[in-house]
Amino acid sequence: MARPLRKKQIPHLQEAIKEAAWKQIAEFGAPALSLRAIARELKITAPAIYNYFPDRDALVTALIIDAFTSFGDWQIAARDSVSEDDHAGRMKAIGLAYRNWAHTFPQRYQLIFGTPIPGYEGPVEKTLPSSARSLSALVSVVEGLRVAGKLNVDTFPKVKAEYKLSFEMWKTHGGEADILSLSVAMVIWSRVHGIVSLEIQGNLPPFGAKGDALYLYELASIGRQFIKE
Amino acid sequence: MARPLRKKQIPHLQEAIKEAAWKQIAEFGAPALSLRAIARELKITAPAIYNYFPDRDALVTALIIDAFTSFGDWQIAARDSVSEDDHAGRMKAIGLAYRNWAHTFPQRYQLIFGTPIPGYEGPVEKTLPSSARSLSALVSVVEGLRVAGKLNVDTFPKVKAEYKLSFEMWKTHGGEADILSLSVAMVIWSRVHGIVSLEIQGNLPPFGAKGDALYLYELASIGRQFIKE
DNA sequence: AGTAATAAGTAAACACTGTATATTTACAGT
DNA sequence: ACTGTAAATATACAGTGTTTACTTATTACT
Repeated sequence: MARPLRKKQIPHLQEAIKEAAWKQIAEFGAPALSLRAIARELKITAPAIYNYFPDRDALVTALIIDAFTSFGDWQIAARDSVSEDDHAGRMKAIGLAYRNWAHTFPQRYQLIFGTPIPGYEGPVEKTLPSSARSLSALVSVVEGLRVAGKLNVDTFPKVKAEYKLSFEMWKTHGGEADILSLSVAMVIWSRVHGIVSLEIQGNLPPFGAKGDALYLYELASIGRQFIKE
Repeated sequence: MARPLRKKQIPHLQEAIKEAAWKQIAEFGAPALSLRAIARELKITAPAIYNYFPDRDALVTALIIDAFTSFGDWQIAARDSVSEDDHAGRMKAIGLAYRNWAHTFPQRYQLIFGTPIPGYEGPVEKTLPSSARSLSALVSVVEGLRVAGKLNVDTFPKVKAEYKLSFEMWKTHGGEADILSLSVAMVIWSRVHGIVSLEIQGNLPPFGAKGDALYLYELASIGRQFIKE
């Protein structure tokens, strides 16, 4: 039996493979992801997967892109739930959505920002569009602050010209924004990522800290530091 | 030949195994760590390693403890290179040492704060002493600020009583400190970790940001926010 | 309608991995 | 000299990603 009847086949096998992969990642964690285990669950043989993904890394890349897209959706939706002129409100909404997504899908967060897949080296050129979009909500709000003259960057370091190249790359995927706004967004991003990643990885609890209050405090700190008035 | 002559044996095999492991981690990354590859390099067979470590996870745990210890040494040395009354200077010195260590040993940083080993679940009770010590330098400086009345915590959230239990655990390994100091240290830690981890993981470059200037800016931000005067 | 081409699966095998078990043997203590 | 233990090897098992060869359902073309 080399090929089953059309009727017995799984309709959208490519999607079914990714779904099974997410299911396994949610249950056993990203490092335990196994093509053979996916095949077992779908009742096919492992090499059949190679008809849809050239290798395991390609599957992981597809998962990462999907995760970034979902991550971006949440933040963009959060931003758009607050009126455009309320910059501080939009900023806070994005911050809350950021942590919310990470806590809802901790394994996806680790998959994106950790490197929990043995031997996997992410091809940046493939993931950049979706990862840039996942940050575009924050960047757009910072840029909005800058245009409105409400961005406090008195002591912010000058951005050097040497990075303009990758900045151009950003523009095509993340939207128009001044390079200053982009850099400020990076710093803000690093702050929320700092807390969230320590939380997700379980590094905070043993030291008696809990994320909730500290995270709100950090969001407030960001507002005080970067928003004028 | 079941057991080679004493003279032909490797003297401190336990240490040699760890060294070979670090060498491989530095070269191929933590996820590629393989007992058989270590054995090949030491010209022994893989099961021989089981005489020194009950399983691969135990080896990884030993590596993590060593890394934490080295990490802590750097920060404590940096702190003690500045006079005790110069709180801001000590804080900055620790911050620079933190990033310095991470950039000198990026794979060790990932090993500690990521989860790049497939299937590895770190036993917190074993790694806590060394990980607590690696943060003790920062905590001691924050505590010094508090005692000197120079810690700015006007808007800092109240620490809830429910975490006092793990706080007690901290004390025995990380040194005496007020729970407020510990929480402030956590926030500071999350900020430096945010930038450093994004740098190490290679998530900043594609967006045109470089760590140097941003990191110094963040250290300055921390000083402005938490140190009075 | 008949036939060739392609697509989508299976089967078997290869080179890895961590680990368990049994066996061998060097060495220390009595 | 004998015994017991410690430290290694040899072998084997189950798991992994991946490659190759093969089979056959479906599609396209004449």
